[in-house]
Amino acid sequence: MLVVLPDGSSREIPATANGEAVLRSIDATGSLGVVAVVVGGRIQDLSAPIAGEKVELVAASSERGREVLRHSTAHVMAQAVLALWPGTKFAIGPAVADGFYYDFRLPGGERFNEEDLARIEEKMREIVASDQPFEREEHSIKEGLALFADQPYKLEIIQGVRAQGETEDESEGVSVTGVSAYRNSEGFVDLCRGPHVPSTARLGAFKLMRVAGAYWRGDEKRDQLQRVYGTAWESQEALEDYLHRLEEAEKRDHRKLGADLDLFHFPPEIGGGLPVFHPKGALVRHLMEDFSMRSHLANGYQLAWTPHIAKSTLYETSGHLGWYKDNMYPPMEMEGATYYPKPMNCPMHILIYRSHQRSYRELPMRLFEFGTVYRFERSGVLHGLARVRGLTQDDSHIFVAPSQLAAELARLLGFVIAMLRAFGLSDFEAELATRPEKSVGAAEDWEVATDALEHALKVSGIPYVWAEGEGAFYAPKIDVHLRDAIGRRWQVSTLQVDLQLPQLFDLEFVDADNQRRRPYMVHRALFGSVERFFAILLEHYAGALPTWLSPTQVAIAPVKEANEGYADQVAVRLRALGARVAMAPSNEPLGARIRRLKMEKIPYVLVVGDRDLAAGTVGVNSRGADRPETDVALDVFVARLSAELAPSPLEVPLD
RNA sequence: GCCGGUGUGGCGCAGCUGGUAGCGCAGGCGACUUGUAAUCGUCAGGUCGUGGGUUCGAGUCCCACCACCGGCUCCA
Repeated sequence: MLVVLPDGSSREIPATANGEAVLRSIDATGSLGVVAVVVGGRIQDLSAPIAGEKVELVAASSERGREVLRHSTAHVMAQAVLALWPGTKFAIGPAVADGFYYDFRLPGGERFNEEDLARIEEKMREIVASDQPFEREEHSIKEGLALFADQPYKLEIIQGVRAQGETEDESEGVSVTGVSAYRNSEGFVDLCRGPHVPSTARLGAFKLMRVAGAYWRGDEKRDQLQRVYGTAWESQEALEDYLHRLEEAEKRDHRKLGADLDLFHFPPEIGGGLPVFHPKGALVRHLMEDFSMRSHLANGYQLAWTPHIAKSTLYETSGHLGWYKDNMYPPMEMEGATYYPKPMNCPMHILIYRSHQRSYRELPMRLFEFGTVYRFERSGVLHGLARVRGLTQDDSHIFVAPSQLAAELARLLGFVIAMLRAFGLSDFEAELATRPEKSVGAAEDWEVATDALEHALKVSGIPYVWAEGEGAFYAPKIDVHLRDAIGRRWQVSTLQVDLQLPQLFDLEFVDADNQRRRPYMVHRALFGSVERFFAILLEHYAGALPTWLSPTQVAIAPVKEANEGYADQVAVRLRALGARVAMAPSNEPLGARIRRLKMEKIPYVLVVGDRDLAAGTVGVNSRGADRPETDVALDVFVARLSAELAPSPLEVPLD
């Protein structure tokens, strides 16, 4: 039989019974760290019989191997919790990105607190030290029900498969024919598909991270369980690396950078989710918006401007009051009318379209506005600038003739990607979200819209996946996600094809044949919201924004007081280029000034002294460089800086 | 909204079992005039998230609320 080693090499050995036997013959010392094998595309226990000619060894340090040991660690955690709190009901405990969790209901509705984590962890270490094997058992459904008679969540999982006629609930080890379970010593049994590491002794590099509430089956109307999150790795070093990465990610946290760089804050006096932007932060916003605005104007958009509140009747017509009342700020009564702060800009843009009769010659009509909207987000979901209650959308509504839809979407997606690239982002993925259960409209309309979106994605060439049932209630959509500098995924742009609002507002245009027809409408936010996009940029760049977006682009530090005149001359020269220049006067030591300015993440810190005055040079400290360049001719620096002062124009595909 | 946690001067922190708040940085002032990541001195600043309560006495205990952090749910 053929054995594929973790490093990808392979070798031929005589057929053997199971993974353990394979290891005995080729890795007697265990140096490969194999925790499971893959046979016929299925991952299985080392002890399971091998039915096949090819066996892949799965190392603990591989992604699949980590999944196995995280899952096993979750089991050990459940065992520990059941030992410490007899009578606990346990639900599910999967491996997740970087770790695992397990959901429990403690007897008497008791809840975990942070001290409990230490107790559980201690118990887990005992279980690991006692080297308990994970032994797989196969049972009939009936036996399974008996085995977990006192575990309601397990019973529900087993019964769910039978009742709903699902083929199987694979992740939990239940199929139509039977259930699988794993048993450790001490009598702990868990319903589980496996595979597991052979014994608890293979675990150890783990840490319990936090406790949280989580609804059973993700349904907030059902029990709220106590979820314990942990992380587990193949070695202590890997665990420490991970904890270190978490620390590094914390340094990029836009909420921290926002405070450190004096960009914005959230005054409690104003209210949760309502930021104020300080001068530097407001400047960055302005630069983002200004570039976006100019790019839109250069690409066939027209501006719109609309108020912040509107009568309830508008949102009755649009359907927002029917669908999203709970997330709208409450109404205000004035002169017998009821007004709401706007949660979306679309109804108002529609009114602009409808202000007079439209000809096919005007289409596509692209309206663009930085529209500030208010949404009453539930208190637990607020998250810095990434999730706020008052936000500004870079919002556009495009009205097209049905025949123009596909081409317009392709053009639009090209524009979106070009804009994101201009901000230095390059790693995109899209989701094509289809009709949800709760939705309105005719099936054929949804089909037309979904096809057009898919066409646009194909033309754009960005990778995409289908998100079935994830669309808005009125429209299918493309959500563009991006990966930042450390690989995290963020949702940004959204493109939605809306066939409902044109109908609800009875929109029309006069076509070339003099017939009145209904336009299609495309909703599109590109940044998503200015606030959220600001947050993403801060985290992506770890606060070191590109020169064109930096509040201060150049700081000049004269070596001593006598050099301030020359420093001023340099500043005048740079400001003439349009650069934002700050002066760092000589009343503290040069080293201290450089340190402060570098911590402010200013792209260039120039040092000018007697030598520079005599030679017409500057000392250049580029952000990110570990040593300064001295005696750089001012002309040379000016040429370099000029190239970075403004964003590059959008590279949009031709129409 | 739900679960767990946190809330001390602008920022980062200390304050044990309840006895009327302390440090560093930042800030003001003064001196130093400096060639590449923290010059020295000095001054000022908080009533301890907010409101109740227990107590002779509360930053320290209890209750409610607010905000924030980590999750769950949600995200038109």
